[in-house]
Amino acid sequence: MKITAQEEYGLRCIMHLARVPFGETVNVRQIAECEGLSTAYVEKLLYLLNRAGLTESVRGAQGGYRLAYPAEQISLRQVLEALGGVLTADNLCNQFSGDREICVHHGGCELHSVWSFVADYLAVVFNRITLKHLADGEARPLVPSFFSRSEQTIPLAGHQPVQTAQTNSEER
Amino acid sequence: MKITAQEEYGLRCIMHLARVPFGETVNVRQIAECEGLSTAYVEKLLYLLNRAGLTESVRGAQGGYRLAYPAEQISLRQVLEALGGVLTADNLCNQFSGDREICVHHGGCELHSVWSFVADYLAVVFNRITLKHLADGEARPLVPSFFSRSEQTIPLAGHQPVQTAQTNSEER
DNA sequence: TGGATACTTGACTTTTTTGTAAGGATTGAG
DNA sequence: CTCAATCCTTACAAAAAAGTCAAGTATCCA
Repeated sequence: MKITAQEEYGLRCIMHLARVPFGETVNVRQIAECEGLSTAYVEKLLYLLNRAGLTESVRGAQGGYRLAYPAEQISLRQVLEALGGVLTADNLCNQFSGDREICVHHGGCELHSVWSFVADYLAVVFNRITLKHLADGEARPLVPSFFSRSEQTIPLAGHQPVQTAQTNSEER
Repeated sequence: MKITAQEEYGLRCIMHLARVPFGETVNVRQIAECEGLSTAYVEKLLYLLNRAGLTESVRGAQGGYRLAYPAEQISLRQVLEALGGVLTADNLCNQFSGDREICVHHGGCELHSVWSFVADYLAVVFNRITLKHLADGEARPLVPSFFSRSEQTIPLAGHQPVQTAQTNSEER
């Protein structure tokens, strides 16, 4: 389980935009310099973000890129999605099917439920974290508070008297 | 953010071992056949698991592989670690440092706290899930129960009582 | 003892991901 | 109008990961 370079660097680029006043543009060269990346690479990353509609570009002299929406309206999930796709459990059994057409565990895959669990959790978390949270550093102090309560809420350890009649989709 | 092929397939291989009575061996060919993988690949994956001490091998005729410990004593985390390393936030800023020696955000990286958050959570979850849970399918019904309670426990949302209302940033 | 079975390991090939290059298109300034 | 600044897009090269191969070594059992 890993974070790809494209996700990490792309996120840094859009964070760079999130840190300037909304509406102001920043050009590729500035971002590349500040983030320690090549201009060619930054261009490519911004191309991906732009294509996803998260940023806008202004061409010509004095041009550059800026966020398409205020930072508090862009979620981490949208950014990661634009940069290479989010982990979704449904695709895993298709993606990793060995040399068969479909997953050998089709219909009774033990792993699917675990990846669902993980992927759904991440989707919720990433949906709620916005670029503004990140820019303001608000994520940091929240980590410990999560852990102090998590001991009672992480499911697998304890019981399972649960009804499954819930839908857990969370869209913006 | 993605799960690597090695993790997915390696996990399936060790799950195969977890499903037979403890102490019994299964040979590579059987696993490869059931899981739809090449024997060469299964050999490599089991080599990794073996090296990490999670499995034992028995050579010679009627030999094969078996778990080194009962399935309830082997965590998902141990398996993933053996198969390619778990996401740890501390290494991310080193791994992705651009063309500089160290991360350009050294000392004030907004992303670090998020990846810490994610990585720490996953570590806890993966530590608690054992191969026995997986083999018994216990993970499945627990997913909804997580979501029913998670709404109160996911930190980033509830922590800020909408203080962004006053900032009337001009619309573009 | 010797052949059959099966694990062991490093090198090799293929595929995917990263990152670079290059030329094109659009805009604004003078 | 012209030109330079800047974005846009595709193609390609380099690096890393995935997966295969093959030549081992160890063990069992007749």
